[in-house]
Amino acid sequence: MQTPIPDIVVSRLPVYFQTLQTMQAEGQHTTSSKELGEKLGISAAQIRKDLSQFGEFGKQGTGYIISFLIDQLKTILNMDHSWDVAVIGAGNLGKAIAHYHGFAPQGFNIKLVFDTSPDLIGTNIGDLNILDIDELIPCIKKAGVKIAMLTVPDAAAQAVADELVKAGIEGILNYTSTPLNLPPRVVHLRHSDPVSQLQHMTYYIGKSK
Amino acid sequence: MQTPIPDIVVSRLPVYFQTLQTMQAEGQHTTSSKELGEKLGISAAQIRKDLSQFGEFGKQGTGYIISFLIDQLKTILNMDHSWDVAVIGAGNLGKAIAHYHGFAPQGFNIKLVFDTSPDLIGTNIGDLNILDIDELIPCIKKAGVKIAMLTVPDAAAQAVADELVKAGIEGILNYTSTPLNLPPRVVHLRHSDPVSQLQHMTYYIGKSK
DNA sequence: TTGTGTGAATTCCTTCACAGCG
DNA sequence: CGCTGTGAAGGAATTCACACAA
Repeated sequence: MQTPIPDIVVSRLPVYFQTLQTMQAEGQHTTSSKELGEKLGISAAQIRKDLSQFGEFGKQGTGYIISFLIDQLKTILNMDHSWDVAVIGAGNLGKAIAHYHGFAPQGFNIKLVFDTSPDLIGTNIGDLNILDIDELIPCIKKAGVKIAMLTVPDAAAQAVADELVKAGIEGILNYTSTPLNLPPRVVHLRHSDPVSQLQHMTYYIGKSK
Repeated sequence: MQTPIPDIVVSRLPVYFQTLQTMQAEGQHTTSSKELGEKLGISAAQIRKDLSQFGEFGKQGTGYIISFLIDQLKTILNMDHSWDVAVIGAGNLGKAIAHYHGFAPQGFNIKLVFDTSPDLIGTNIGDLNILDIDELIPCIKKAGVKIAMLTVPDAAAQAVADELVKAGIEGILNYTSTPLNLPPRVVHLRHSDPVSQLQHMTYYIGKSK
């Protein structure tokens, strides 16, 4: 860890990790950089380079033992324990996230849900009680939650994000279309606005017409 | 368009586009690469380089006229007309997307929603009728929809994606964690799995502890 | 043999720095 | 002046190609 690992390498690890888990679930025991690469549309050399940043996980002539590589990636990604997550905004998207059953098996537990609307506060989503966003800071501090998913209306995004920082949140997955301005050493941000992603595609789709 | 524009440049355009729209909504008329860059945490030179790939949109000494630049980006991103979108999978996430009111104002109209479940087929989400996924190909062909958002369970993702290709879909926004294997010249793919994005963050959050 | 890990080569991306225009 | 657009420089990321281990 002398030279920090490039972020672009880190961004590929979850993809490797999930693909390996699928392979394992299908009963496979070993794989190679070539096979993984073909599945993912990535060159074999790149996969080897990426993994070699963290250690020597493969065996020459054989490839990688899937269960071992999964364990290594689990440690690298800090997924060897589960994480509590707060959902901020119980609109359509926030509700969907809170209901979604795909997080828990992957080690992410939705622990807190917040909203501003008096109609929603106090009501339940599954077994989660929707909390008043005014209580955001004490609730998050008390629960020790480090990760938030932000699904509030655009206009509120920056203000709520500032609150999250004060509450000690360390990672924000931003589903709004507002680019957040936050202290970069304190919070890790990821922007995941669906409209941007659709527009990225329409650029290419229009071209091919 | 002699040399194709790098994808990494294209990926930044929607962010510029949306930020400019926000500035415009706030009554601002001009901006500079410096100001935009500071808002987005991107260097001014990069913004100028990116935009210069498509033409000369600025005025020396003045900067950019926001309304003009928005129009240019609208054309570049093919957002000068609206797009119809199909949502495949009416589970929690699919329902949320279908209900979400942020797409239409940005030119994306949810036109079709599909699911497999007999309990859902025929019921309504807002004014949209949930269709049988067995009817996917004819319905999409008939409606001429080019973009799909994929929110089916992981296990079904590849098979449904293959159907989408047969139906003539040209862009898939993939919310499953399955990396899709599709003919690259035919379909434009974007992977947006929330679990991967959370794992990308946990890498860094763990480190700083 | 097969397939890893890795220096070297290459390609790609970003930043620099400045000419030139309004 | 102030700020764009852009060659040139510098830095990163990817691919190549091969030594070497199982």
